[in-house]
Amino acid sequence: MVTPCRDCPLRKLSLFAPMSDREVDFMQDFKTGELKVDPGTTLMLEGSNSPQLYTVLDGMGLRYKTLLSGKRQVLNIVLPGDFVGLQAGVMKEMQHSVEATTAMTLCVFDRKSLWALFRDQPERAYDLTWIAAIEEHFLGETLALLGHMSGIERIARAFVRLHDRGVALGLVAGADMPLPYRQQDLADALGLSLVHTNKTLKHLRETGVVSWVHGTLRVLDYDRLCEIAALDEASPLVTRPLI
Amino acid sequence: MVTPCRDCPLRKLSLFAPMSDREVDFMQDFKTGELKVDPGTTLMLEGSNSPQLYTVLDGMGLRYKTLLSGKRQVLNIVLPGDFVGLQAGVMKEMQHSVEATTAMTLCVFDRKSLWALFRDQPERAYDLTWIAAIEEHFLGETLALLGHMSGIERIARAFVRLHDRGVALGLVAGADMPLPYRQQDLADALGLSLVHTNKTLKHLRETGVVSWVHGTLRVLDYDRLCEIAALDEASPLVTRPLI
DNA sequence: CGATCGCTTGAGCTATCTCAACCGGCGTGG
DNA sequence: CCACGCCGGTTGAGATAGCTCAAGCGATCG
Repeated sequence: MVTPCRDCPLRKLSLFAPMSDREVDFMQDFKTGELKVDPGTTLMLEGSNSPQLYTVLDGMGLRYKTLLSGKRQVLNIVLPGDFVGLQAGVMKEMQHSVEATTAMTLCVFDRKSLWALFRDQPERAYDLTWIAAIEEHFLGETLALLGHMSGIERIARAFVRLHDRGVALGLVAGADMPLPYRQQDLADALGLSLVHTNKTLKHLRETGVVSWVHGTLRVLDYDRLCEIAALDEASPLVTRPLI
Repeated sequence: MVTPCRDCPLRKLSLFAPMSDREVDFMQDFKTGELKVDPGTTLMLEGSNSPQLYTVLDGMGLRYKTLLSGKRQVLNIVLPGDFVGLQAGVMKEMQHSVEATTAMTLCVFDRKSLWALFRDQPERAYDLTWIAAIEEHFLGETLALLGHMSGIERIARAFVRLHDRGVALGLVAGADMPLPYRQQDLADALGLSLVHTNKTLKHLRETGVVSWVHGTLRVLDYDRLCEIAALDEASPLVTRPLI
């Protein structure tokens, strides 16, 4: 007896297309259960063919690629509301790995039902495509970040974006939000060395812009941070359907 | 009287789901015409809301973002078979621009029909999502490239990938394939300065690995190129449906 | 108590950047 | 038909952001 989850993005996304009873029935079939995992668990492995897709209900994770050299490129941070495994659902295998950083609660879907979803639930299928387009947009932003910005700009922008997402998700209390990653994770996401990341963080901390210690991000001067990140107010974060 | 185009990826993609008569009828409605544009034409403008979506039948283009600093991040090269404007179709506006480098022939679709496609043609909708997932995969690869590879590795890998795509598209004659871009375009794609790109190209040319002059890419030593690109044979390019 | 992990800091090195000049080809206008 | 200007490519030289190596420190854990 599986209940459809209230917070699944497939349900939340279509602001202008609420679920009918029939849809709720369908989503009940589509959903196969809920999953709780411990920190460090690998949810998806690059090259594997996961039979399941997930929606993050709670917790934080990391999406990354492992290079032949053994280095790691973090693609992005996985927060509640994110969809995990679209590639596995649509392609033959995953092209990146996903790992739980904290304990996570996931809504589990059966990959095999995906085609049925396209057939019977065009609105949800549309949502999925929308998710993929957003994902593409974010990767494009990150690409521009790595391609053209200095170390301090990359870090500042990463913090602005994370803070914005945190606000949208209600994770921010005062100026603080939990960000339980290692400096190495940030370095791998931004294409910087650990040492340089560390020194840049120190600089930002000592100039009173942001501090990130003990897994807590504290934004002390948001405007200044945006300035360093070369962001003006005209570039808001996309967090909800734009359609 | 518009004829559905034989080479549209929406048709080609579903290798295992050929079109029925009814589907052909539908695609005929969906398609609104063909478009020929001159080199330099901007097909999509960042921030705009294009009423049309395209499929590339012929010619080459460039997908890029413009940063606040005025710099440009090339996201990827647009080749025949690519779909252009999914973001505009699904989101409120484009997050990047698309420009024709050579003359291009495009298959034009009406954005407003997109929802009807999801409703009536789940197989094509599935194809669209597949396209988006592939796109995401490529951006992830590029991210890893910019994040963790040296200048010469980036250039070598870009050439390998382009060559592979060229082979898949039948653009390669002997060792040559047309690549009518400027060094500045490559530099903007790889996050390198023009000067450094130029010097690295010279080095690759003089060591007899690849030459790229007069808009022609000539791969002289593919194995060596792959080696420099830190690619082994186990990382083939994804050019067709993996499902 | 020793080992491991994440963070910190110093020092030297270099890949890459910026600035700047020059060159050849091509299109345009006189 | 010539001259000029522009564009893309090429090359040199000096500056530096960021890298690597290496060592040390505190906390946590078995």
